[in-house]
Amino acid sequence: MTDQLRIEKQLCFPIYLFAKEIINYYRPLLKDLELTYPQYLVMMVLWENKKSTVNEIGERLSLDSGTLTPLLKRLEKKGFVERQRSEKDERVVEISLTHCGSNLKKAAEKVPEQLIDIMKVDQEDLETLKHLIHKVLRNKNANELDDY
Amino acid sequence: MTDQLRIEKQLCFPIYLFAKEIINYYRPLLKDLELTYPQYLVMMVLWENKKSTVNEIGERLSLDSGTLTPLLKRLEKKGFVERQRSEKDERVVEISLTHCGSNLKKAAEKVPEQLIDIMKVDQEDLETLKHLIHKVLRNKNANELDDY
DNA sequence: CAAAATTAAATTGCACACAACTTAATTAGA
DNA sequence: TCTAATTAAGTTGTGTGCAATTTAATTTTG
Repeated sequence: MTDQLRIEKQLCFPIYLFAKEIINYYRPLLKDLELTYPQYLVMMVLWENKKSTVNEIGERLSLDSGTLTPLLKRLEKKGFVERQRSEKDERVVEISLTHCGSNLKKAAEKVPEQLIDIMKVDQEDLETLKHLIHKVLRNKNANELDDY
Repeated sequence: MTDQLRIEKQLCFPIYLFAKEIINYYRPLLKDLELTYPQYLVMMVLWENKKSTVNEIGERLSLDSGTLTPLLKRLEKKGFVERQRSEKDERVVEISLTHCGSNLKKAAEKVPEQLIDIMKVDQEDLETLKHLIHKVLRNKNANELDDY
């Protein structure tokens, strides 16, 4: 009974640990690009879309303005993005890539394979893991909708 | 080629997201106990061991003194733990549970099942996920040892 | 035994992450 | 239409998480 509280029994601790560990593997690779992991996520959104609002980025990455506003200011300071108020709706801030930010994509394309080299995990296990997490997240969302 | 950088293709984003999401599910449950998730992890270590050094807790949870020292001071302030220098080795700080911290275990024992109720994920999927992450972490460690 | 190396915590500084709140702009509705 | 509700970002405050450094104590070694 009481050993339900043992860390090993818990479902979340390994995931919490694994997430931290992955980010630690990214750190040295991203340092070369002058990016942190969350900044890298934002850049990936922009490399896909060229231009996004703070809201859109937040929805995509599950981050709120309290996290994104200062993060985007840091990316602006580094010269990777531009922030400017929408003319149509003054509440909205549009984030777009600078030349420098666009060019960074080339270097970033090498990151995924570098990561796999460094992490030394079985590629097949990772694929299975990814599918399973997708499934769990998808099912969870579906179950939540049942409440309404 | 270039779509290797799409967020969906990456292995890490779902894990990063899932880890955050789990902690968000814990938040309201742990708020009743006046604990954050990392504080809850530390308390779990102590509920198992009664007394640990900062180092031991850090090894168990993969956290360094830069994270633990202020966290433990907050737990001390809440009256859940006591911190005192070892007499044998003055460098070491021993962390032990107060009465209040020990008593908190009863309430904490309800957390795991509450979490499962709230999260609405398939129990079987979670078990598979846990096993797989354990396997990946274990293999990774084994592979790293090969380097020496 | 004394200097050098190692070790354990603490400190400093930076960057998330999120709750709660504020401000300004837009939309909805009586 | 004009006020009330909603929305988008920003701000403030707290708590991690980690790199880099510091301080003090203990070991190791010459």
